[in-house]
Amino acid sequence: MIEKNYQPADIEARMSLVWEDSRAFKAGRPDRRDASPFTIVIPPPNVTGSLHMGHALNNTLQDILCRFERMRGRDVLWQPGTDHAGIATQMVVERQLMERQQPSRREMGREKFLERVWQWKAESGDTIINQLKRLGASCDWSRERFTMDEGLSRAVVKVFVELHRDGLIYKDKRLVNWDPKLLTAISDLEVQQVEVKGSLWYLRYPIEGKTFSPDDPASFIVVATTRPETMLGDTGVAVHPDDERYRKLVGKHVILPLVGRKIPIVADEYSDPEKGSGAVKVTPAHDFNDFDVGKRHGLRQISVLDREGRLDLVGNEDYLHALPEGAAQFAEEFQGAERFAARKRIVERLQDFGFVERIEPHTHMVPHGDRSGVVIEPYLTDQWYVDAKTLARPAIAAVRSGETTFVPKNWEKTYFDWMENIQPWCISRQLWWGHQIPAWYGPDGKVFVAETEEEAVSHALGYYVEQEVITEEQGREMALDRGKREGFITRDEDVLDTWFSSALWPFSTLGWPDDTPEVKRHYPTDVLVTGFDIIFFWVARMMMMGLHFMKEVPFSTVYIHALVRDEKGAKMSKSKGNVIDPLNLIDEYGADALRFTLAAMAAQGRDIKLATSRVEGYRNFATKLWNACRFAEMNNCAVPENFEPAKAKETLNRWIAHETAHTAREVSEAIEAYRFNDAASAIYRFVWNVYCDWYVELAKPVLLGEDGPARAETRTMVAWARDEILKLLHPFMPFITEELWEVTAKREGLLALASWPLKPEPTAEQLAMIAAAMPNDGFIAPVVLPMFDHSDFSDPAAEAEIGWVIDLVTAIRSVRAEMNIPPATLTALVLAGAAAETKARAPRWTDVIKRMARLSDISFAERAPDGAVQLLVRGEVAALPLKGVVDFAAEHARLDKEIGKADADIKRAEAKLANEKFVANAAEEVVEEEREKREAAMARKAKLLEALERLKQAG
RNA sequence: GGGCACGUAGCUCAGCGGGAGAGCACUACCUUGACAUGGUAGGGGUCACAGGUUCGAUCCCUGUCGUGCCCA
Repeated sequence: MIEKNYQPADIEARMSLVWEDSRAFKAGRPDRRDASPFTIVIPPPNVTGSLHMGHALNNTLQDILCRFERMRGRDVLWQPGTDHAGIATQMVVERQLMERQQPSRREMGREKFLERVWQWKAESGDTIINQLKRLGASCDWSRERFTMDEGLSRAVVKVFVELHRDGLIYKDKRLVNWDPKLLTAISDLEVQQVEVKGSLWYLRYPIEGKTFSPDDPASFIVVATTRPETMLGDTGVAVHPDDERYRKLVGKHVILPLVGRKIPIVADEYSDPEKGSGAVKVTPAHDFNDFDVGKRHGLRQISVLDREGRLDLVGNEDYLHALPEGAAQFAEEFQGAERFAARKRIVERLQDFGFVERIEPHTHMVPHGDRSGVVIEPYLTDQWYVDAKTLARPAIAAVRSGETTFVPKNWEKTYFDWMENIQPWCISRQLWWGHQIPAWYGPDGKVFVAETEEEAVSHALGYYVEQEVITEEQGREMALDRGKREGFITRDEDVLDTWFSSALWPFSTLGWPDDTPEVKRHYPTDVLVTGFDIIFFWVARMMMMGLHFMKEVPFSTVYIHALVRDEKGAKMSKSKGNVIDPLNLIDEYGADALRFTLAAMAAQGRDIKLATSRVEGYRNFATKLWNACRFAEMNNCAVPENFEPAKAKETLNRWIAHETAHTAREVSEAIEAYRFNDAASAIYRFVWNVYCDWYVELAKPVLLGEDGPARAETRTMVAWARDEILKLLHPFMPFITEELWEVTAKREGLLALASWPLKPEPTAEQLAMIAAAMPNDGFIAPVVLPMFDHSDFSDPAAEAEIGWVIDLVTAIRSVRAEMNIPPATLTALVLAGAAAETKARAPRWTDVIKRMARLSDISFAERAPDGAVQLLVRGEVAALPLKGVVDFAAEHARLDKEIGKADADIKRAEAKLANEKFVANAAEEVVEEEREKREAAMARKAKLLEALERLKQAG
């Protein structure tokens, strides 16, 4: 029995359990051993995160693909899991410690802190998984993985060691994006450029050998800068080589104000004569461009800030090198000043001495950390880098050759642009939560990289024994006793960028580096579904790592879906706090409604601005389906065993079979092409506007009428079409369809595992295989054919007949509404001058037409009765004898309007046909079509004129 | 500054070389035996603007204006 009301919450809770208990989504089911695999790896959400709209969309689309392919008989593996999200998770836990006024991370130490994070993960790690289950995600939950699992960690270490061995990972001292709040390096991608209204300071740098005076322009050179506080680390001034103004100064020196350092004026094309004063100060240790300029001219790199962005001058040998008397005192004074406070104080001090020429308002882009939100400091440190340029080469080639394709295709350009200009990837993070880098250092700083500590230590000790730093005896002792080697060999403290482990996801989750059956069967995966915002972070890196370690692309298709934005069109993000909670929508309208909405709005290449009214509308759609199924149940509709819809005899039933097959094809093709919105609208239209609005209504007289073969067949077909609907809708609305599947009939299994209405067309490869297996006589073995179901129940005759009924009913309803005839008033219908076909058809549909068009009677006549309202239905006159009921003038006007329309159609067609160029150039079908249109319009006009004439005679 | 999108009905969006579509909202009518979370009918758009290609342009090309995003 179907409950009277559709209550999504109940159904969804129940069906989740049904699926879980039956292990419906488990990959590698024995009965599908011979099926072709279909694999998707989930973009792993942050382990401690919670479901947001982006997840909801992303996972809905993946689930549609998985459920679709599962129903098509494939062995589906949707590999789930979560990401440890280094910085994000560490921040959450640290914030928690602070809120609870517990000891800070540094106070408790690394080991205790990590315990604490694991504890937090244990507490909240299930949240996102449970939310994905609420959404209906049909992942193989038994295979859930976590990026810091033992197995995945092993993969990370192996990858690091091998890339290091191959020279593709190396340590380098260069400028990195340093986050002075989180105290870690971050990659270029984690930096966001933010437009900031700041100032441009014009500073006077005195020229060596001249007496500085603010009034004597010859005594100084003006440099323009947005960061005056870094002037303490200046080691040069650059001017453009072609800049006439400064040509004579190149090669001379300036004396750095406040500091007294003597620094050269160099010619470098980096300096833009149009910008500022045309001369720039060069601070190689605090600016990426200056770093390069400095390298070109052999300038020193002087870091004047510490890790937290405070001035660090006292005892700073680089800074103090070769400075005159008094430098130490200045250093004392400014020591420890926070960078923005320092800026203010230094500018003031410069002003005191007349070194500031002017200050202009200036808007420019300033790098910010995407997590911390603070201004990033270019900082000179040792970090680990991946040689991305080398790894990118095959990854670019694979997309060029089409081994991997992006859908929509235009994202390939974005991918290429980035990959072709890729920079070394900084992978070390000064954090604790993550995969600790497998590198150990000796007392001289020499690095030993190995998969295990034992291996690294034994290498190191061997080396130092050989170098005679320690004796063999000492080496043996240190090897055996950790305490003995403490302080001699130390492990790198840093962890890896979270995206380093994510990059391995498509194979690490399958068991690599072990040689598992899953790796063999499911790599490469079929499709990756993700948002464009992580093409660089993730997709590109999976391509690089996948190709390097597996020698094959990780996925053949990358489907890039829209971003769900907030009402202003801004990207939703946790840090901005503008997230709409999909769980609220699920609570209110149900997961099925939310899923359908997202699918229906997932048009390629367009972002989604979610409107609640749409979700409500699709909830109503679910209710509609619910009630249609109740109707079928109330009429005892059921499908007998071994029923073959193709053998249906009733026209109406042949028609619905035809329409169902047509829809099945539309839905299948749309999903195959990742056109989720087309698939959704095709099934929506079919359920509501075909099945409910017409089929069920047209079937009612038969269902409510006498018992007999027609009634039996119709009952069967109502149920059959319902079942087909449940299947076609299942990928979009899994809960309600599974529930209805279960309660509407005795079933052999779950809908999730039922077979899809249409079997897939044979692929080119399959056809080739078949051909290869065939003898050369051109025959296809009959045993092969049943694999493919080409039947579309095509029935043009049924389509024509039902089409006529629909047109007739619609025309009558329309004119009744126009003439304000109340529904309670039944009218008669006279089919005037009907052709034999119509005369044969009409009696078959008397009950239906009477019921739907509110008629008292249907009859035939040679001509329409006097004063009747005359309608044109498929070229014939249908007359409603309403003399006295309708206004003569109104009917006259209505006919005039119709004639006007026909005239316009005729004119348009004639104009085209009169155009010689059109007839000569347009496709033959188009011309023919135009002729048909003209004929049809002319016939229509003639009938209408006749009708008008009859009206006039009557009036 | 470079790149990628997008400007279609009041709103949210499909369509994309041969007569403008959906959902929501709106109007009128309807307690018809699955469903008022419903039914029936209807109003509403020089498809941003200007050129060009074409027999024909909402659709292709160019430019302008406007909006959004990405990268410097």
